[in-house]
Amino acid sequence: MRPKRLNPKSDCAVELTLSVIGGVWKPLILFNLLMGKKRFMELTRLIPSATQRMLTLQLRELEEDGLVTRHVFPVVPPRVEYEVTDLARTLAPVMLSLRDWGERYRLEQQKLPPLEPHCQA
Amino acid sequence: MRPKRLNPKSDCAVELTLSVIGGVWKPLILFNLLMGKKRFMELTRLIPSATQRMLTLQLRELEEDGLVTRHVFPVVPPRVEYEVTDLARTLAPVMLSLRDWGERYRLEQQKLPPLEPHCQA
DNA sequence: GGCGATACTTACAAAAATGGTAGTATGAGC
DNA sequence: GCTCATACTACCATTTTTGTAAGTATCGCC
Repeated sequence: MRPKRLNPKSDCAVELTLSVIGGVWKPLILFNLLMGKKRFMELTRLIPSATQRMLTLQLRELEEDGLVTRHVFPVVPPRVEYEVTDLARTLAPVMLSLRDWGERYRLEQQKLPPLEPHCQA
Repeated sequence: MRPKRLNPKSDCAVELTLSVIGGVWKPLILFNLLMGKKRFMELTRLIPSATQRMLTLQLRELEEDGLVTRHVFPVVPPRVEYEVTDLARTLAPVMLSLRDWGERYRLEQQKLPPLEPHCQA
């Protein structure tokens, strides 16, 4: 079942967006998938802090929300590829704006040096 | 104590931003405060879905993160005013980008008409 | 023919977030 | 002198989220 953390039916568009990309894992997953399609095991290696369980749960939700597609190859051992949709690609500017503000915040509040311009798992 | 949902020390600037504005209440609080300073009771009336407890907790965190200031007037009954900081004002473009994507998503996925351009509690 | 690899699922448990209720201090108004 | 209003805090219960561990099916490889 869907998490209740953010109400996806909220009248507030900001909340709606956060209900889709909010949380710890979804931004990381989306970032990695925006770099190119990935298999499940690749994602677990790229985002080692996420358990398999969390990855599957989050991927299911991203799929439900129309942000990633899941290609199953009927082979053994199983092979599944995840890819971002066109809709998810429109998230790029949102991610950039979130990232830019985060960088600025880091500088202003924590007096820390900037990091690489991309997200790391 | 701070929620553990998003790690504010993440290397990822996107996560850092979400650790600051993520969640159900913070965007709503920030939106309302961006419209002008508010007293505590005003906020409870503007955001009726939030309990007093949640409001205080979230306001404390926003204060810790340097996004709102708290002015206490030593009178009885107590009077406390909350106001956004300059830093929080730099969040406006982020909020806009989140809002715009949310609107687009609503249209594309849910085939619903757009709402007013501002967030509603 | 036992082992590892993949992409999961399920069951149980711990942790985190939220809700609900009650209490506090005090001045102002009736 | 009783009540109301404000801006909280404290406490406990419930819900939600996350983690841990184990299990599944099948093929290829040694």
